[in-house]
Amino acid sequence: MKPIGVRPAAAALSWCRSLPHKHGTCSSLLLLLPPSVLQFFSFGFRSTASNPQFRRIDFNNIKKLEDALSLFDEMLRMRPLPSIVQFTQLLTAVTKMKHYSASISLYKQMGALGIPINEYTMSIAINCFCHLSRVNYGFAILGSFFRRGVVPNVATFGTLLKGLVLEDRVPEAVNLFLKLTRERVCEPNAVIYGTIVSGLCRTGNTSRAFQLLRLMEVQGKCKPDTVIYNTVIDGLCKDRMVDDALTLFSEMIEKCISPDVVTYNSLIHGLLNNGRWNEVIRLLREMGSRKISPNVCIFNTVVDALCKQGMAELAEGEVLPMMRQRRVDPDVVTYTILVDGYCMRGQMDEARKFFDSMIDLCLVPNIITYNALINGYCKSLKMDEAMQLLRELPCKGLKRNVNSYTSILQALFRSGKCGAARNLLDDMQAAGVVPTTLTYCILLDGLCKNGRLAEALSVLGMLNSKGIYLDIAVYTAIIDGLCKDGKLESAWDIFYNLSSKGLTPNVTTYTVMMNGLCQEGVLDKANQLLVKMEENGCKPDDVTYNTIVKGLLKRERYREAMTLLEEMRARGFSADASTIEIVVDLLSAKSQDPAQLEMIKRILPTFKHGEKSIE
DNA sequence: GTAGGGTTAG
Repeated sequence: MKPIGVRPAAAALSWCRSLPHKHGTCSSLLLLLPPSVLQFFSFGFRSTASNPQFRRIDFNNIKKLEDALSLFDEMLRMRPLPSIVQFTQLLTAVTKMKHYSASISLYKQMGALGIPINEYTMSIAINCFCHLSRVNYGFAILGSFFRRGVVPNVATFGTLLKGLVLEDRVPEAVNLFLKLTRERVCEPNAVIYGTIVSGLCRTGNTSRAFQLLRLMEVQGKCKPDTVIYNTVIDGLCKDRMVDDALTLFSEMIEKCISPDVVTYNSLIHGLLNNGRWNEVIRLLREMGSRKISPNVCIFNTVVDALCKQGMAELAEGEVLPMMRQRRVDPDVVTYTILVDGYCMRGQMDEARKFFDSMIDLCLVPNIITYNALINGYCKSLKMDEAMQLLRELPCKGLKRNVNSYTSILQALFRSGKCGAARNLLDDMQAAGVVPTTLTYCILLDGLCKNGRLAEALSVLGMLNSKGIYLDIAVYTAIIDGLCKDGKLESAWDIFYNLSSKGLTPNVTTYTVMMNGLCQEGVLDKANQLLVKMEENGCKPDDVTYNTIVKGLLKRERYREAMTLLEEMRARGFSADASTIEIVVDLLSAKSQDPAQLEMIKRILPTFKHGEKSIE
């Protein structure tokens, strides 16, 4: 795609960014002028009378790009030229076929030929740039509105806002939205509000989205509709605030805004994430009484929840027949979830069976389906099968993505094949696939765990020098690697300086650091860290407790170990197998001091029932 | 007459 003028883009963007809040500027005033006045400034385009010949053309019948292009050429040869409306219909047809670049090229030709482009045509061009993730070029077209004296309207701005959101530029979208309202450039409608609300939810600002919903209610000009409620309810569910979502749900019903299948799906999804099956059943019944039929999304949500709880067979045996009975066809997503569900349980034959059966059902596996299967083979360390699938992807017209590579990378490191892993990483980068922080985490952790600490540190240095963002998991892997290599001081140094990197240690980081301290017998420091992590708002988990208890037991500090075991128990954690093993070993040791033996025996009741093998 | 269309599942 050839870039079009960058200057108009910059001008339009700066208009959007830099308007003073209190007073309008010339350009904002320009927007408020009536079209008749603006026409005065516009270029003198040739007037084109509508051509009756083209009234007969059904633009919806255009099926291929070539049809549209030859029709365009034919239209250009007509005298008089067909009307702008007919040209716009043609552009719509091309755009609906998702040939965005072609649509833009036609738009440019129209401009060059002096066809009087209007706000409809220009909005189509903006929309095409947005779909190509080039919203800045969309703003360039906004600039040409001004030059041509065409007045952008709510549809134009709606398209631009959507384009910003698509490029994750939500703060800019919000600013533009605020300016439009403040300067009264256009009256936002439900779509504009919907775009902003969804952008806010998608970027973790659900509370702001909620506020906007409230504002819509208070202002009363554009009342929130089902879609707006759905968006906020879904955002709350994704933030694990299901009860708030349920409250908002009751509220919409009270206000006579009908929930639909999307509302129910978000709520069901949120409830299932918390294992609240009873409430899900209640909602499903309620849907029935409202005559809302569950669609394939709802079923997929249920299938996914079952699979995540290791019940792929139940999903296959119960839910699939139920779907067929209700004439809801399982789709690629359904099958992908089931493939993944069997993969997670290591049932690769079942997973493969499902994958292969998709062809018979005319379902085409996509990259997510392939990645699920690749990941399954990797988890089972069936590397030949995984590599075979990776090779197969381009033949199926699918593009390998970072997930395809990362699964295999992790499995290669787990199998100790560091060389092959590094080669794969090179292949991946050569293919232009950008690593994520997870990729780097797997790389550094893999190197550390395979005794290549020096290499890991050198890669870390290289990544840092390139300014690549690395998350806490990467540093946790490095701290662990250093500790296990006996470099406790270096590990502590990194741990201590995490906050200077803007990173906050999580429960794993603390546990890894404590484990290092315990190994070196620096138990008091480990104990202090246990207190400190809670002060910092990070709750220890069962691994943390087991780590310290084991450290204490190994250094014969039974009394402290016992205190901690009791604390664990009070918090609902239990000793793990390796901790129990240490206690068993201590009990069976021959040369045991009777007083110590007594102490160890007193530890026993702190274990829960069912943790046998102690007797 | 012609444009944008916001929400759910892997």
